[in-house]
Amino acid sequence: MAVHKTTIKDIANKAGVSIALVSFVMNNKIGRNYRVNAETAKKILAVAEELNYQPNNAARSLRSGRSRTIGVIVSDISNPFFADIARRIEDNAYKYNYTVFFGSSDENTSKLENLIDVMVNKGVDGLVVVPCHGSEEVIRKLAETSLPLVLLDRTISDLDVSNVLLNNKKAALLAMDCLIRQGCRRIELISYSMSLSNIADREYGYQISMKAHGFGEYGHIHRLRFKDISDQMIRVLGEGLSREAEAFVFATNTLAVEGLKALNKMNVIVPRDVAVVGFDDSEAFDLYYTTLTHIKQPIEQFGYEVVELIVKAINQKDRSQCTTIVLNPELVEGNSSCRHVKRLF
Amino acid sequence: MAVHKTTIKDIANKAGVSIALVSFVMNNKIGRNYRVNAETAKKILAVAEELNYQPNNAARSLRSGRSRTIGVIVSDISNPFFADIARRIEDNAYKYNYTVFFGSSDENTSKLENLIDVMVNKGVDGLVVVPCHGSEEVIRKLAETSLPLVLLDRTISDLDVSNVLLNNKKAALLAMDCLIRQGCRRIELISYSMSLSNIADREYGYQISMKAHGFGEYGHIHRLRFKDISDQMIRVLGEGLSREAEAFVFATNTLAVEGLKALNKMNVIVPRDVAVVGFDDSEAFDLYYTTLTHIKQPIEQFGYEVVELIVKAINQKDRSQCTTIVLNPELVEGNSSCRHVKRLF
DNA sequence: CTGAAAGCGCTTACAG
DNA sequence: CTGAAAGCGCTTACAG
Repeated sequence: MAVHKTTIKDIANKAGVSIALVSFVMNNKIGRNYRVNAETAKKILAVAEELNYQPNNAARSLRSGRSRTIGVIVSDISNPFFADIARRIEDNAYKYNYTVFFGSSDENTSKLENLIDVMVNKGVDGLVVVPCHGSEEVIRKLAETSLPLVLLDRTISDLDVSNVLLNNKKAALLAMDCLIRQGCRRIELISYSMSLSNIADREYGYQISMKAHGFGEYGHIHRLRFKDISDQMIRVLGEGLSREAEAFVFATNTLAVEGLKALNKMNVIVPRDVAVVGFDDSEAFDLYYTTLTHIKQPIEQFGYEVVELIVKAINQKDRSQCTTIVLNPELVEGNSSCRHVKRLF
Repeated sequence: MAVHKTTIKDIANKAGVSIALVSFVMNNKIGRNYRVNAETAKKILAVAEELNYQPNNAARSLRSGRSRTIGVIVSDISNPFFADIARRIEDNAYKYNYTVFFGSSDENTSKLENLIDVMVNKGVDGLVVVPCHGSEEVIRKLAETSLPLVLLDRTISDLDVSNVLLNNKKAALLAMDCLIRQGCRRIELISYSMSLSNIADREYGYQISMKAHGFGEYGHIHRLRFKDISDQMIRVLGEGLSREAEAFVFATNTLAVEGLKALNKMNVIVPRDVAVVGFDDSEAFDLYYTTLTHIKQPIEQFGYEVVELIVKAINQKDRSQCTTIVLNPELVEGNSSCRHVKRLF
């Protein structure tokens, strides 16, 4: 809340040294390898403190060519899964003294492309992107530039780039094991028609599991279009139920919310009439009449690892070194997957 | 996705003019009042386009002393009310070519103070703040600086500053009228113990209404502490019910979510056993067994007006001109306020 | 161990 | 209508 902004010049004058020295000290280049007399450094720091010095980011970034900002483009920042990751990213970035810009592609490739341009324009030092359906080419082009890049939640096949992903196949297997333990065989998967690596891996896990248990003939994957989900949902769930489905697995939290809404409308009681397992949590489930069995992703770790990778990428000259981190899912058992229990209230 | 960043120098060289002219043209200072030959301007724009020129924000901001960024500090960016406003702010700010930094105070004054410092540090041109409990002094000090400031959602009494607020008294009256129309007299308000202007105005509206209708003796305001709401909620709702309360009004969406959760736990059916009206919407209500009657705030307008005010404040020299905008609430009637109806399913 | 100086890309008063 | 030049605050290679 200062009036006149203190500059290194002010500090240099007051401390009786050159601005170069102030700059050195302010950048912590004091340790063994550096020069600067310990006494001088102490004095400079004292003056800086006294004048409440705050470095001018614009000047710093103009001179160094680094902005100490990173861009993060998710598919929808209002989705609790991404909102939670966003807060974690921000926290971890803050530790490294980075500022984060967020954007939402809304699963739209041209929006994604535009956001990338906006971010590059702002001069971000690195970019974290959740690729959307149809964005392969855009991401490939981006990966060819020298801008550090980390993909989050979903990946692009055959592309040499850093990733932080969930073990989605394992996640699907966990969901399936839980239902199969309860005696379900007629298990159907509600998924998206979009081509996304995480969705594909969840579908793969589902199929593997159905086949391994000899339920292949009961298998059904419903692939919904991203827009206007509710009508499609009522239709596909109706189809499933008429086929005597015993359980539905929803591949994302949005699908689960829409699915439970549809079941409500259809007067289908969970888990009495059908068992349900979802992916991720959402505040929306808090008021549902039964607790939702779901796959829990390690949100904090997603946020943490992404920042570690992008900071590493920014600081290394060699852009060809890519790291892929695969995180472990967890099953949270609620009542929605327990067959033959009563309603909670 | 460029390799070499184009600068005005590149453009000047290629177009055969000075960098000053390029700068002028790039800043749209072409109209009547300005100089620059129309032909020259056209040529410069063409070259800029061809070289895919993107201005260097750091240089621009260093030179102009303006960062074209604004800071927005809400109480909790993960609360859907603020998250929605945030997206609107971002959209409107983008039109003015402003970038927005967000932060959450978590209703904590020292966090708020720290965030203000961080934002000032980043060199924001203006600040939008949702004041939290106990932040009067901090906000007052901030208002004394020359930094443009707009308060959002809540205000500070006797402080000359711009505001965008809801007509909270009217909102409370709307909620009350709806319940009273249904024949409710024993209406209780669930509120916070924090001192916040919006909450205070809602309480005021509630009290006015109870007295005006002669229900003063049935009036009860429950003021909960911000932390560990659920236990308090079960206790106060229990008290209300033992007093034969006919309706509960929840002063915020968080209180409504917690309140409905508590009623579920207590096996109290809405609206059969008690009517309910809430403030704001939330995805959490989507899966509730009945639709929630609630006060709807004009979210889009909040986001819009806030940006208009802060941009106006940034562009005017005279910091003493303050504007307060009071927005109108709307009642959305669901089934939760209808006494004697059956459950939806 | 320390200082003088160049220069990052831009804006803008000034001179013509 | 146009250009030369100063300067925003900082970093860093260079000279001492």
